[in-house]
Amino acid sequence: MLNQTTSNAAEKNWQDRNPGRVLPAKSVLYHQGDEAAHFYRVNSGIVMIYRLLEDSKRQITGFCTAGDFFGLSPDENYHETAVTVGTSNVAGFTMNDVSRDPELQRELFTRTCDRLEDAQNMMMTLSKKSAGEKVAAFLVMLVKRQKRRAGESEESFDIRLPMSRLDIADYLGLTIETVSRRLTILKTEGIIELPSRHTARVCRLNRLESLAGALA
Amino acid sequence: MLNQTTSNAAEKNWQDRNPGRVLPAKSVLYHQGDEAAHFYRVNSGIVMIYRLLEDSKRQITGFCTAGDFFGLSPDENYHETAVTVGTSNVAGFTMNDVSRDPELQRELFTRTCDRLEDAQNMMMTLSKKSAGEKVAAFLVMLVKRQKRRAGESEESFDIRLPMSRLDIADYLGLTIETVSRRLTILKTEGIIELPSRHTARVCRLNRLESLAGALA
DNA sequence: CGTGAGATTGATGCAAGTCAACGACCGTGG
DNA sequence: CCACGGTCGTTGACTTGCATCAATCTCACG
Repeated sequence: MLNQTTSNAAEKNWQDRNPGRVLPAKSVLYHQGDEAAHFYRVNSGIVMIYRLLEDSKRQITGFCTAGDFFGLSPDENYHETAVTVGTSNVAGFTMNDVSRDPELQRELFTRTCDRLEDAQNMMMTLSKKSAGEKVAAFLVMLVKRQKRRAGESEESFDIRLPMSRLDIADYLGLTIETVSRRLTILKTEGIIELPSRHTARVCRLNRLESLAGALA
Repeated sequence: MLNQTTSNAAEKNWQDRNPGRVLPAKSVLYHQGDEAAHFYRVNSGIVMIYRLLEDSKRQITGFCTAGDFFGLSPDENYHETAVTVGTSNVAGFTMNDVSRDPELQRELFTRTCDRLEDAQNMMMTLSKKSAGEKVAAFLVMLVKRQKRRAGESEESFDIRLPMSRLDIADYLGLTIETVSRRLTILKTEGIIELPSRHTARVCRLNRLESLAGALA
């Protein structure tokens, strides 16, 4: 329905027109409540988007990776906070840039639709999946994302977990304890290994996928 | 950031250009998996959007009311099902219509951003709120939506609940029993009355709002 | 090497799900 | 018009998965 331009030429193109700037880990792009002046695109790295409730409960609404846009606001202020997880390259835009650039406009719209799609899938995950399914699905997502860049086709994958356990918990709607427990269960069953705090090795991807639960 | 055209003139305009067609309750606009040929706008009534998992768990991702767009797909097929809840007027569009009509294009984009916003708020609700908070928040949402049309300023409001208890449950990520129990608790505490299955009278709106839990 | 934040592991409690029975309403047909 | 059947909703008893509370562990950094 929305024919995306996925050619390499187009991808190069958007980066060239706005090379962005490099930010160290944990840089805040904007805070919830700030005046919404720009929106952004991730050129490389990961940016974490979250919302805080008054009682300081936090929901991470997404981890944005290369190509994802974030920071659009329906009104004058941001409704969320954006922070880099690792070192990242991020380009800023204004709505003026968009009106000048039909290509950017198309890209922005399709990406926004994709994010809506993701958000709605996440609604399913958050409300219908068990803790075990959530953690498995999270790991599968990371494999899928990181496979793109590496492009290998083995049966086991080393994936990076640049975010803390608390971040994972706040993304999946769980507690750190539950995330930890589910990870050790997966380790015990030989489905993954945990060489270090921020690395996981998926040994049985298909087992993991089946544990991730039913799909749409 | 996205300056919406909320003038009455503009609203009249979009309806005139595509008057849509009237559908009875429970009409299916499209099924999950169907080829995605059109997208739609609600002119009047309510359209319910949901996703089904293979194991038949269902998540209602939204109740669309006048002005809302739905049925955009990131690829060739719909990822969700759309059904009218009550009698509704719905207009169909294609991406060609969009490229021909800059006004529609703008409207579609801002509405899509709004829906993304809603979806992300819903993620918070689904994962961080208790059953009581969810039900209260749901009722408050209905009051807000239905107040727009009526425009009165009393302290108690009759609201219609055109959807079934199961629909409410699948929207909030609860069971019918829990929804029912929370409603009777609210009734017992004199915050609402339930004159009929599909009507609720909110007596203490501010009490209800405080029960709906913390906001962003 | 310490030291402290982050991660794991264990013991216990509770909110919501599940299972089951009953009640109320609505449309249909006698 | 009312009696009936079936769907939808309510209420109650019980179960359970995850949160909570509380140690302990570990490893990244000075």
